[in-house]
Order: sequence, then structure tokens, then C-alpha cells
Amino acid sequence: MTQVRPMRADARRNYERLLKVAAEAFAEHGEGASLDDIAKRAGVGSGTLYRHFPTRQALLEAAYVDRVEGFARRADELAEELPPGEALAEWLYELCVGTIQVRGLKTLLGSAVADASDAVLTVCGTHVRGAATRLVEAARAEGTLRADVEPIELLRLAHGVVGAAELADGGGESIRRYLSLLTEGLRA
Amino acid sequence: MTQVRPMRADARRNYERLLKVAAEAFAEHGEGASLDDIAKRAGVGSGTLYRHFPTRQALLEAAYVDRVEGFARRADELAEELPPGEALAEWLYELCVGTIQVRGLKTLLGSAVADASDAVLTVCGTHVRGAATRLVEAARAEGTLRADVEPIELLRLAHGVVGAAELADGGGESIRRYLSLLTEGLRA
DNA sequence: ACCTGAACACCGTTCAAGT
DNA sequence: ACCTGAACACCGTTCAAGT
Repeated sequence: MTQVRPMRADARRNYERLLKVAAEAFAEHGEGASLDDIAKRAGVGSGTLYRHFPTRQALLEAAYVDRVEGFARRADELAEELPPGEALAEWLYELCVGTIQVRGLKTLLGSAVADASDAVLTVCGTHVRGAATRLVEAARAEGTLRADVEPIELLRLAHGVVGAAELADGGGESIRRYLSLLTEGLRA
Repeated sequence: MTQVRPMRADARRNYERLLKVAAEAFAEHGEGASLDDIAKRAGVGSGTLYRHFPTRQALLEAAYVDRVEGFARRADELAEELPPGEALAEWLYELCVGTIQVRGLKTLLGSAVADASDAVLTVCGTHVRGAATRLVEAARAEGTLRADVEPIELLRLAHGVVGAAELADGGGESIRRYLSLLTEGLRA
């Protein structure tokens, strides 16, 4: 799971600088940010970047894992403050807003809830799925959420809501609107 | 609107070959298909591609405008065959399935329903928005659709459903499931 | 009027050489 | 053990030269 041998001092320094610069670059340019640029701005050779993070996905995940953990913690906060149904609704709203505001996070959360029959479940996937499951179970027990809706379905639909909101202005009001339509349904 | 002067014979031939090859390439590799490759496969210089289609978006739209018109015609067929509510539901289903099956179409339809305060409305946008409006008005009049839902909102949500279904297996069953959740709502 | 394709800029990825 | 940066492959875009 974790490093057996500690990193050499220079390696550790490079690793951390890369993470910091990568988070900024992804936030600024989205998930397609230039890797070469990230390496340059971190003051390391491009090979060093690839040594630490073999794929773009690996770097993206490492750069944003803190934020995703933040969402998971926030779920438990909300569960203590609000009735289950409201806690779930508010959490989904905050998750969508965060996803749309921090560029690069959308792809990461998308792959975290993608059908991963082949790939191993990512760290981010574990966090976000766990949080959703806790909120969903409470809301189901309370009787405010359809019993047949799975946590993963809710996360995928939330990802879809973000996509829909992006086609509008991408602001919080669009997200509220589309989440509300999803919750209430489209029937007259 | 249309060409005033007809194209020179060789220009017209190149134009048509580019469209044909582009449709194949986008279907195969998605919207990111190599433009250089398209030019080569069509047997023209890369400059010729840019002359006819200044942006990737322009080529994408030209290559798929037929299909989008097909969706618009299909809306009117369904409106004749089924009650308004069912016609709308079936059309959205077919639209989503088509969007997911033909790679490259998703981006095109996305930008067709994007908030276009700055850009001019595209041809595809006009078609698809018109079709949705006709179906929505009928369903509203029938009383099976919430009166406050705009056609453009429905199209954006459908785009979101496609995104959600892609995170699952991307098959027709996922689309049916997510469209159903959207229609019925999430409440117990 | 239209086409060609070389030229340029940019990016991802690998790997030989270095410490 | 780790780093560097040149080298290679690939792609988008422009534009001078050609018909």
C-alpha cells in the first residue's frame, strides 16, 4: 500500500513540488494541462515527472486526492447537521459545484465512478463511493429516497448534472435547477 | 446563407471527399480524430481541409448535419404515431442512444445546446431545438410534462444522461434507466 | 480560385548519460 | 537510486509557391 523505503530527500522534494504545480496547472488549464509545462514549472526534467506519475490520470489523482477526501469528510459533517434527505441533497449540490469550479476534478471524479470491472478501484473512487453510500443508506431508512437507487447511480447522475450545467452558464443556480428537476422528476 | 457562386469542380470533389472521410474518422476515433489524417485519407493537402473547414467544429458539424436532421424528422414521425408524452420520451431515448453510439456526435450536440450568447446559433442547434420545442409543447398541452421545463433544459439534461450512461456500460439499458430516474424523480 | 506540402510550434514519451 | 534533457514521433496550423 504505502512506501516501504522512504524516498530520497531530493526525490521527495521533487514529488511534492510536482504535486503543487500540477494542482495549479490542472485548475488553470483543465485536465489537458501540458505535462511538459508542469515539469518545467516544478523545475524538474520531464523524465522525473513520468517516474513519479506514469500516467496523466495518476498525477491528476495525486494532485486532487485531498480535495476528494474533503468531500468525503463533508458528507459526515452534513449527516450530523441535517436530516438524511437534506444532507444528501446538500452534499450532491456541493459536490457538483466543486466539480465545476475546480477544473480537472470532473474527469477525476468521472473515472472514480466509472464502470471499473477491469481497473482497480482508485483511492478517490473509494472515498466518494463510501461517502455516497452512507448518505444514501440514511436517506433510504428515513424513507425520502427511492429504495431502488444505488449510490453509484446517484454519483453518475450528479456527474451528468454537472455536464448539463456546464452547457448552461455553469453557475450554482443551473446546478440547483437541474438537481431539483432530477429530484422532483419531469412529470406534471 | 448559401453559396452564391458554385464551387469549382475540383473544389466540390475535395469538399465531398473530406466530408465522407471525416464522418468515418470521427465515428472511429471520436471528436479528437487527427485532422491531418483526414486530409491524407481524403487525398488532399492539409491546407485544403482548413480552407473548407476553418475549425474542427465546422468540419464536425458539416459531417453530421444529416444525422441531426434525421433526429429532427424522427421527432415529427413519433409525434404522429404516439401520444405526446410517449413521443417525447421515445425521442429522447433515441437521441441519447444515437449520441452515445456515434462517436463525435456528443460534442456536436453539446455545443448545439450550449449557452450561445456570443456565438451564432448553429444549423444543428436550430434543428434539434426546434424538434424538442414541438414535442415539449405537445406534451405540456397534454398535461404529462411539467409546465416549467424548457426544451433547452431537456436537451441539456439528456446530454447529462448520456454522460452518466457512459460512466456505466454506455448501453441502451443504462440510458433507459437514467432517463427513467430523471422522469420519475428520486423521491420515495 | 484553389491546391499542395514544407515549415513551424507544441506536446507526450522514452532513454542514454550523468550524479 | 534518481535526475536530466536530448531525441523521436505526432499533431495542428500557416503560408509561399504552384496550377
